[in-house]
Amino acid sequence: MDIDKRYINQIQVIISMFTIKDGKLKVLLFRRDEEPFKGYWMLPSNLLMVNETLEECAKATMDEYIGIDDVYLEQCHLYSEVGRLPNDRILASSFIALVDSKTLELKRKNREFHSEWFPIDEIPKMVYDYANIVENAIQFLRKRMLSSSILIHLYPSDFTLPELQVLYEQVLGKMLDRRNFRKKFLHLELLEDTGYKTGGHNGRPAKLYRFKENIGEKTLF
Amino acid sequence: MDIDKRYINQIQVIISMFTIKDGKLKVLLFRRDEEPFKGYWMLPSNLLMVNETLEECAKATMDEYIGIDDVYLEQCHLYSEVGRLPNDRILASSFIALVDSKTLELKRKNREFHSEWFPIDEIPKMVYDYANIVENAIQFLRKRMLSSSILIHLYPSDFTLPELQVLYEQVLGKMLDRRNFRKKFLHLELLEDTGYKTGGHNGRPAKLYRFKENIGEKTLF
DNA sequence: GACAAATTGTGTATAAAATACTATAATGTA
DNA sequence: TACATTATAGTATTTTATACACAATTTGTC
Repeated sequence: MDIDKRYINQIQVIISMFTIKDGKLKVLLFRRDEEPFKGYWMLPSNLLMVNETLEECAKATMDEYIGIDDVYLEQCHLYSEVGRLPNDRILASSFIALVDSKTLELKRKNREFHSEWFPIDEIPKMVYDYANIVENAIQFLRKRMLSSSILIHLYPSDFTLPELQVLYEQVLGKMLDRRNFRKKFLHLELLEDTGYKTGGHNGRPAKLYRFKENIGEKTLF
Repeated sequence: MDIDKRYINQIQVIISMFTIKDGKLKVLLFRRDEEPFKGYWMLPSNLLMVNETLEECAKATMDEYIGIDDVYLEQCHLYSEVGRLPNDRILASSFIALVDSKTLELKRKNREFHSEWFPIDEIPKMVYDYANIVENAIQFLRKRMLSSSILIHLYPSDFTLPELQVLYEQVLGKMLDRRNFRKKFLHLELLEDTGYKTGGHNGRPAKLYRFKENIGEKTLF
């Protein structure tokens, strides 16, 4: 098969992976330990092969970097600036990936790189145009979080309403009234009581909830 | 420059171009006049070259097919199914394009194909996976139309409030009260009176409005 | 085991916004 | 002049968002 050289393009899949840790929305970055750009941070990525879809490539990348491949993925943007990388012409297909931190054991299969979870408002210096890509991914996720259905991928396991409220206060950038927040979520009928409660901390224990299976695209805020 | 053959991909830019004609939201399709798929319809498309961005390619495609290249473009989705075309592996980067029908004179520079505007609920049989692509583009546009800023690209020239209402009744799939619709739009302060009125039809002439220059992303419905 | 500290849980009153409905005037065409 | 359509005013009703104070349940300490 001969392809006209003018139309040959390479595509890399780049993944911004999010979770909730310590009540904050965080993204997983990997540190580059060689020159050039030593000490700068990267997003996990891989070149797309001709015999796979973007989603397959993204899953393989997740498996390679963290040993987990059943994550929620959503396409974000395709970057095509001609000079985005210094030497090669490679398009970047940006994805967001969502995982529940409570079920995630970071296996760090790829030990070539040191990885770390960064709060979304504390992104360090990054290689190439990755800072732009991760910033856009964060904005993309912010918007998506204002509809209900995406939440289930961040919270498949149990959580409390105060935890959820803290998350929304971060995303919206303002404080919310506890009673109104509860009223809103419980009236939407997205949650079900697990029957369990938290324990081991100061104060009254909080009820643990989970999202129902088939929640749709309700607007939350 | 040698590129590993496993990573060679071709990308085509595919454009769903929309306008308002006769009070309806329509999309521009081109008819295929040769076998195979004779009589089926297509969206305008082009292969991406290594020295151009997706947006440049999309503009060039618009210029080639209709002789206009200053249209509003927005990225929609990247399709990567391995078998989407029978012979080649070509990714499809889907765009929506918006033009104002009143300023659009369809030059049909590309006379190789017969073109036609189709209402968005009457899409004819289409080649390959184009029916899926145009349907997704329509859904994408529907959602985007519920925020204000995209409207200015469909209506740079003058329009009446009843026209705008008919459009929203299509998008929302339900009838709206005339007085409440007016109240809503005029209170949002998105429009300015041009000072002109319609004429040549039965009934009281309608005021002509246009969108103000810097309208943001207000939610409309 | 009594108490302080911390945290979750709950109801009601008020304001604001969206919707529904009635009515009438204005301005063109045929 | 009859007719069709747009423009304007207003009000009543329903829905939604907001503001706000105290009781309940645990942990930790004396």
